[in-house]
Amino acid sequence: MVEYLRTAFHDALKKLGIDFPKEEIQFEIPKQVQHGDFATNVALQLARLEKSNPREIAERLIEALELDPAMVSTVEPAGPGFINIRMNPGYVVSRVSEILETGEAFGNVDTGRGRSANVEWVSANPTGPLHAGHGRQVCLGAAISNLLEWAGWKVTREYYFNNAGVQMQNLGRSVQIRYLQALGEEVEMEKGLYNGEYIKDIAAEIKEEFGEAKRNESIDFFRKRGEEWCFARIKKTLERLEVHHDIFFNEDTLYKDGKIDEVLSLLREKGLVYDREGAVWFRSTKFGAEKDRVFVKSTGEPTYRLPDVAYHREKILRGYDLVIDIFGADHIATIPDVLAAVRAMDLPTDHVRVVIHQMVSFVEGGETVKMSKRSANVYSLDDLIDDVGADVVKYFFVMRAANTHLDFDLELAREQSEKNPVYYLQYAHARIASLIRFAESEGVDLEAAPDLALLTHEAEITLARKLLDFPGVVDDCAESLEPHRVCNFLQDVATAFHKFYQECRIVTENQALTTARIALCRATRYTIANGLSILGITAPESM
RNA sequence: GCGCCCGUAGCUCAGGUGGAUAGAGCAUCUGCCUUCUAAGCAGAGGGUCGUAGGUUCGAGUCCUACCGGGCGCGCCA
Repeated sequence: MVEYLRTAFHDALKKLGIDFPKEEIQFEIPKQVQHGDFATNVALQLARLEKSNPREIAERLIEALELDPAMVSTVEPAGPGFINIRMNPGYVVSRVSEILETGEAFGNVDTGRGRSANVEWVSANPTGPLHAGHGRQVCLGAAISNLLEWAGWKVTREYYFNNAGVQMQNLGRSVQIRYLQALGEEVEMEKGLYNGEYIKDIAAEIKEEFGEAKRNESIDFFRKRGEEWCFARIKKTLERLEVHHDIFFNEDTLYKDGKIDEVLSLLREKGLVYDREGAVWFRSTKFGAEKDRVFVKSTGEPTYRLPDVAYHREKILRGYDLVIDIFGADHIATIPDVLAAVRAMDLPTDHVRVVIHQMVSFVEGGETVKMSKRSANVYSLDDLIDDVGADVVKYFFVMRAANTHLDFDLELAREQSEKNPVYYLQYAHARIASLIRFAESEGVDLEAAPDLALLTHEAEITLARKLLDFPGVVDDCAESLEPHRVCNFLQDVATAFHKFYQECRIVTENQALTTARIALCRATRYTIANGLSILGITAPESM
């Protein structure tokens, strides 16, 4: 649609002897309905370049335009020099047939052109269950992956499994202590170790299985058991949210395959690492950082940054066209170092995009419940799912822009009523499903070809117009990696539908009109269901 | 102290690459169910878009400085 207008405007400009890049002709959907379906500010932009009156340019431009009157009804200058374009309502409504034809694929766009994308997210340490705050990352990444797929990318979903390093040793030691305590030994839990109740569960399982046989077992055994337990638990939680990864990349393979050493020697060749005080340092200051960073501790163990570099190198070497990292704001500081190191190894990073999301606060009764990772009793993601349900979890975590702090209102989320925005969408879907069932029971032939031209009511046209925006919304959201805009769009669709339902009786004696309105309902249903599927939310047949 | 993010209605937040009279949900108040799902619809009140400058035809949006909040600034991840 916009493309059609853009071409027409470009041709008109050429006729006036004005050379203006086609791609820079902007069309927006005006906030005010009186301003039409589309508006462009080319005349205002040109006023600057041509040094003349924008209003006058607009008028000359309109004169030169050649548009199909079946599609466009009016084009008029407005305000300081906008050009408002109104589509022919009959044309808008006729395009509903495209939605019915594409059905479950409506909303797909092909900007990705089958190129490959890798999305890495969650990547929580396997040192415990996912806590409620992880939910944002989990749901955001899933929605972004889905969006990219809808936009024509071939997506690989990946989880970087941090199963090496000090924290894993701590986990092992924690389990060991709990196990020994369970055997009646006088051992104190040490500072800085994992205190959660789940550690006792792991220890209890070991005791159950081996009795006292592991009394003198090394930490390594307990570490392994702990890792397996945590991994299984994390996967189970992800499963409950229907979040799937194609690749679980184990950090320890970077060691086994010598990738860590490879990176070190590559950097050493370039003189980008040096030894000091028994540690190996990376010259991050060469890349604008305020201080150099330790890559290998004096104990000989790498810090987390080095495997991060090696891991990113691996991902980039795999040759994806787009590499996306999703991180919490608390990890923001490491990104420039990692990318700088990767670039230093002569690898491109232009196609790496990092989505940073801010932290989450859970609010209950006006009080903020702060989550802390290593305290004894954490509110886990499983608890949250039990508490409010998977659909609500997914919606609430994605409905706000990632870049802003999120207040997760537990009371509102728990509310199974009209107050909860999730139900507003689901209710619209269920209402349509019910309507279609009713129409069938009244003997309406759903297969009959609708005469969409019968849809002339303002509420019908507004709804149709809104539905047709969907592919553009998918495209924009995928480009900006901002799934919350899908939520906003779906709210608008539901509002337009409820309004239509309120104003227009759908199943009536008038068969032709009934068929046309049912067609519009079906188009709405596809749009809502498809949008919800991007968010991973179920579209109920009844409520 | 330095870096990144945020500051929009009582509360939580939307506001494509600057555009026309700043929006939604919740909360408060008022109407609408003998008729396809009232988990809905219609309407009312509520704002100096943190503050002060700047850029320009035009700023919630861009720049600068302050103020307020969050997160980082480990040989933790």
